[in-house]
Amino acid sequence: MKLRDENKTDQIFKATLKLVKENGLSGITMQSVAKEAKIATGTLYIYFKNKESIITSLFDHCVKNSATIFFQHYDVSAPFKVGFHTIWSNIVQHRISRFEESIFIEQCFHSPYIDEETKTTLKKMFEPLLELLNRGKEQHIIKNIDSFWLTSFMIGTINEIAKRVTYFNKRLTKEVLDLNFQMCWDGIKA
Amino acid sequence: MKLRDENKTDQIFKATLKLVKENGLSGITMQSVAKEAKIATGTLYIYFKNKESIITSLFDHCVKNSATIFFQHYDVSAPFKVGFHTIWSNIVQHRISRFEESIFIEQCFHSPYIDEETKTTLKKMFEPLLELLNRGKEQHIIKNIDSFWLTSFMIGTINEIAKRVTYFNKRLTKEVLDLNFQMCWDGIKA
Amino acid sequence: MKLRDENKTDQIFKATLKLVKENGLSGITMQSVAKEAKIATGTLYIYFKNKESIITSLFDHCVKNSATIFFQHYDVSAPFKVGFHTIWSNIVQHRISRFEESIFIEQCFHSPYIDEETKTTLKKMFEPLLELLNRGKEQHIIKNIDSFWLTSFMIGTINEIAKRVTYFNKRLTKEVLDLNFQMCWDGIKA
Amino acid sequence: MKLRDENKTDQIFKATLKLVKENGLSGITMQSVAKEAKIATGTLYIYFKNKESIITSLFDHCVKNSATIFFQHYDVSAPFKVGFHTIWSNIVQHRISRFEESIFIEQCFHSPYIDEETKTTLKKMFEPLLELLNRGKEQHIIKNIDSFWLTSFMIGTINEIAKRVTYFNKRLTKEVLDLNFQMCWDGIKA
DNA sequence: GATGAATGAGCCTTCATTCAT
DNA sequence: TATGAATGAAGGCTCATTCAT
Repeated sequence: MKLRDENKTDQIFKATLKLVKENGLSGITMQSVAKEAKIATGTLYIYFKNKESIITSLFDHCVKNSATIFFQHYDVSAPFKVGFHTIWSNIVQHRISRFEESIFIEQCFHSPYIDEETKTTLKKMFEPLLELLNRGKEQHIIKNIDSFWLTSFMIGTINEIAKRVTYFNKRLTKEVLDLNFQMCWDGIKA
Repeated sequence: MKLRDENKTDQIFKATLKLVKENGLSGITMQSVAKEAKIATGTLYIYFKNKESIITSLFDHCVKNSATIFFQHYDVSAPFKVGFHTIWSNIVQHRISRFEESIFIEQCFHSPYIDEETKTTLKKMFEPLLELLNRGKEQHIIKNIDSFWLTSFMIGTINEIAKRVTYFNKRLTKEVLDLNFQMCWDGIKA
Repeated sequence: MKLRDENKTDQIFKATLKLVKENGLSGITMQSVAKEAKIATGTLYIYFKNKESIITSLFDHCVKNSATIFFQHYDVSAPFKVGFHTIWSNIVQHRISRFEESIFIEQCFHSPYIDEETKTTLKKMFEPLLELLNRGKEQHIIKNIDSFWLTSFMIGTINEIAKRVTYFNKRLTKEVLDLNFQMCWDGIKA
Repeated sequence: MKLRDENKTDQIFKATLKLVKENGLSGITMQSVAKEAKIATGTLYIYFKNKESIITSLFDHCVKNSATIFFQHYDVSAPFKVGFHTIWSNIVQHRISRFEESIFIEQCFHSPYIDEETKTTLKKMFEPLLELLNRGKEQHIIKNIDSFWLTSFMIGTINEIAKRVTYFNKRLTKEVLDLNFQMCWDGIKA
């Protein structure tokens, strides 16, 4: 008996991300996903119930994935600025190296595929960052602003960096990284 | 004989924006656009050659529109910070009040509808801002960083503000606005 | 504006009946129905919501149709045997001239298309016959048997006549008709 | 090495009959047959060449089966009425106890699976009955009508009895049986 | 110009059949 | 032999576009 090839799921995810990047969510067809993943269309339905399922599963996969990357090497006991820099770098690296995932998630947000519930659970994955920011405020290192706006500021700058690096083919040298971190840091510091 | 009703173009644009916000680019069909615009499907083809034409025309319309709004009330001869604040406020206001347009443009970027050429012409509309930033740098008011990254920083924060105001139904009080401008300003100032 | 062509429904019904006769319910595809009805597949969906709708609508159409035919020229005040003969003849004629409909209804019975409710409402259309049979029993003209079995007997013989006439290409002469009616009559008469 | 398990053919036949009863010929898929028969889809192709083969084999199986049942306990030398009653009872019992087979055969008749040739060979299995009827006519016990219509009459009533017993969940008591036989007998007797 | 019925290519999905294990 | 994953042709249905009114 031929066993279910578990890394087919990955092929399908990769194919989907690539196609969404190139043509948007509207551009993906089961046919094109299958072709890109080098399998038959029917095979897609062995691994996923339907098109929606591919998209929502991939969405979940991306979200879970990023959550772990965002906080890798992050040491809660390290000084505020060190911790903040770690997370900031992680997110920047993630957004750029997995830019396709960001596009995919963004496109999903305004699609019928992702429901309200899923959207709100997304917020939870930033909790460690929120705790860090609270510490920074207590220690009067950063501005005493609602963390909602602090994270908005931080994420906004990062997203745009990722976009520009990708769209304009910029190399993200250490210098550029430092520059951008500096602006972000100056923006939030007390 | 009734003249080509210029009002209808607007209805079509509005319908398209609404539908893209609700269902993404993938979600719009000529039928749904017609229904939302309260006209017949055939009528769409009197005003636009085809579906692609609706999307690219709307894209152009949005871009041109924002270009004028971004720099309204902007006085080239005013002090740097005043000018910067004017533009910053304009963009924030625009992004929020016409959030649907932002979503639309974002979705278009990763669709087969917008070609590379169109994307690059987008950059041109920020030229007055670039000139202002150059002045700021000359006057040592802001950091001496490539304007590419300065605008990235500025636009990134604004985009995220708009998203959050919309998605989380936040009211944008003067206080919140000031807060956010302060962060942006601290980030870029020398 | 092109108006909805109301006799397209009929074309679709006719095409469906023909195809079900030739290939069974399993054999009909939307493509084949459209082709037989000489319209495009998409057009089917203007007149019917989906395949199921074609089938259930046709089912209803057939049932309603037969109900009127079964009792045409039937005079409630006529003598029992005359009335019974009228109805018997009507049903025979109907089953033969519209044999396709009979096949269709029979096939529907064992398909996922027709629900239990629909099946039971079918019984109602025989009520005038039931009343006639009651009169016959009261007048001691026919056997005093539950009408359920009397109608079973009557309908059973008729169905088989129709099948045989059709499958074996028999001509239904007056003689053959009389012969068959005689057997039916002898079977139920007291 | 395990031998070709003849039992599996039966499982497949049973599964097919059940599914045809529930969903019609259109409703059966190789997947559903395999599942119902509790085997793998691939296994179906060890026992049968393809889907058509399952259906035609089952058709043959049903026909052969009924042929033997129809004439069991039938004594050619018994008086006419006794012989006729035996056959009549056998067919009734068969039609009811194996109602699924009747549905299956009926559905096959209007499907692409059964060819004209197969249909006509069906007639042959009634030959002993035809001989009996000839005897009945010679002995002036029954009407001198073409046996084609005599069998039509007999089979028609039986089929309808079977349908009604099944669809309306009627219990077939000795009384009901006698009643129905009486009608049939009165119908054909001279 | 305006309408919406009509069209048919193309999408999602199913399913008969094959094949590797 | 038995399994069920894999295949891809074909079915139901949608939708961009055309056309008759």
